[in-house]
Amino acid sequence: MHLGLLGNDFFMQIEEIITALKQRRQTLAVTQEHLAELSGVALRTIKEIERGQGNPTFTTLSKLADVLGMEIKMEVKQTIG
Amino acid sequence: MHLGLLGNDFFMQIEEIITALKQRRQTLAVTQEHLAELSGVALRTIKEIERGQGNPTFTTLSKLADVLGMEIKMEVKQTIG
DNA sequence: AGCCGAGGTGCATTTTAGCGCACTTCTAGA
DNA sequence: TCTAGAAGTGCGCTAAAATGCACCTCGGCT
Repeated sequence: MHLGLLGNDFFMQIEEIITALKQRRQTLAVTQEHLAELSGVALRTIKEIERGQGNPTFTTLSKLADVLGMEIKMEVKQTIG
Repeated sequence: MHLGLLGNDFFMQIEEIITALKQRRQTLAVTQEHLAELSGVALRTIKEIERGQGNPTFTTLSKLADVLGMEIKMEVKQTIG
């Protein structure tokens, strides 16, 4: 994957999502292995995503979000300030 | 914790995102072709996503969101409206 | 009727996400 | 220190995402 042509937005967005995901998992005290069982997403895939080595599909993110009680949104950016 | 296999959540979420994407594109009066040029995402891919025939990766969604002035969020679901 | 722009779709190819397996590293506790 | 649980990683396969090309449909316009 060549991300060189992408701006910083992508990295910020994926990083924010990964961080939110990991934090939420740790808040719930769920291991990667348990999350894999609950979500149906392979342990290997979860490891890759949390390492930032992945480019997850929407379904994968959705499965994880579902189990963690999270939701994925796509909305017009608020340019406050 | 919210268990259960994939309920309607996934379909609702992907549909909401697709709808938001299409509406935003149309609000900005951008054609699929123009969006493809601006975002670097292939026209074919955009067509598939908007048709609901796809399972886009995060990078693809991010590229589109970027051009359309949108952002992708993943946050803890608010159970109390 | 014909034209044109926007979007939809079948087919084929390339790239890569998802995955399993096995191994290593790290960290916390006895 | 040892050890078990949790997380990281190399290798390799399969299914699917992303892509290009060509063609079709639909609706508005002259």
